[in-house]
Amino acid sequence: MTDVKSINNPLFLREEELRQAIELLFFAYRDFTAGPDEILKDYKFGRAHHRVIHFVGRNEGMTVSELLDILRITKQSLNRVLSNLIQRGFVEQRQGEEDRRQRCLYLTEEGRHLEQKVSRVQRELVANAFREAGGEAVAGYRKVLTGLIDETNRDTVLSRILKT
Amino acid sequence: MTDVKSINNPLFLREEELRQAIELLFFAYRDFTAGPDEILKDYKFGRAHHRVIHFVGRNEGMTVSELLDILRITKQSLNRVLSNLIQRGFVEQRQGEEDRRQRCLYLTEEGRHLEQKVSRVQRELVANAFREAGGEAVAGYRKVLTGLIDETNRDTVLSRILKT
DNA sequence: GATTTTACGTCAGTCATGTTGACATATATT
DNA sequence: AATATATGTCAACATGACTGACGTAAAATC
Repeated sequence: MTDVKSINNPLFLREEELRQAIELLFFAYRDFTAGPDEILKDYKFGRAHHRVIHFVGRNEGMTVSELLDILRITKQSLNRVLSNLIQRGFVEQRQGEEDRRQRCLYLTEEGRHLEQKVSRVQRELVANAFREAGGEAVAGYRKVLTGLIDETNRDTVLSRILKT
Repeated sequence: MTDVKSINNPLFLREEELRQAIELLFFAYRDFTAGPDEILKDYKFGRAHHRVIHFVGRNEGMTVSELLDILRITKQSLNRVLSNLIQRGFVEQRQGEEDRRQRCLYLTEEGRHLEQKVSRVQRELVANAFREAGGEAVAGYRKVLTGLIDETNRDTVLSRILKT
């Protein structure tokens, strides 16, 4: 394939490399979400429910506005999903102790069970990819993905991810 | 934060690491798609249109069924988006030469222009992340994301990505 | 040459998830 | 007492997915 582009245009290979990296991310993300989607279908939940369960599970007691800030959707969009999860007993709200306007969010036992079940397939997928790729590659994965996060709130996002 | 989990449970750190890797992918993908979304809004196109323009741009002359196979959506879903793009002059169809049932897809000049414009912001984002992370990290990124692709058709997908 | 299969298009209805805009209620803050 | 904030809710709408049914032209097969 020694065509004119790769001979004459030094930027061509770079552009091609970037395009491949973009598609790789597209396909990886597609398959990365396929497992959870499959499981959640049995519960008649969608990806929006998954996100709520995931983030509430990782941040027990978080408020509605914190969740809105992470998901970057409107409160009306969230509310449909959230009230559904509450009604069906996967998430519960408690009034904030300091600020009683706040509704702090928790997974119920059933919610935690679903979170585990869904999270497991995803963790196994990632664990396999990590194992195959090796430790050095994992460090590179982290570096590059970190660099893809919007610079203006990268620190906020990272602290949210890393906070245990 | 030396709590009981990290002392007693050797799997805890690993699970935590995996959960962080999962969130990292979530946030990176969110910000990775934000740029294109912004531009396409001006054209009243959505992410579905973007995907069509992207893949047709990368595979000029591909058939409808090849596109369906990549996108993993129904032909009815595709058709709304595709016929919209054709009507508005961003994509064109030509009858297949060998098999005249096929409709081969091409970007028009206008389509190519939009593809370039949208692709550029995404390539710049990835290029910055690559530059900051360094070549070794990029190799790791590729390895891990490759491992995330569904094993059963990984080879097919990879050959599609790499075919220049 | 007739039949069947394939590639594609299309109509109709539904669902999930996002949006905007308006308004209500309880609690905190000033 | 007035205002701001956190949340909830109603209504209308857009996008992009889905299923199911049916049509048409061209290729493949019997």
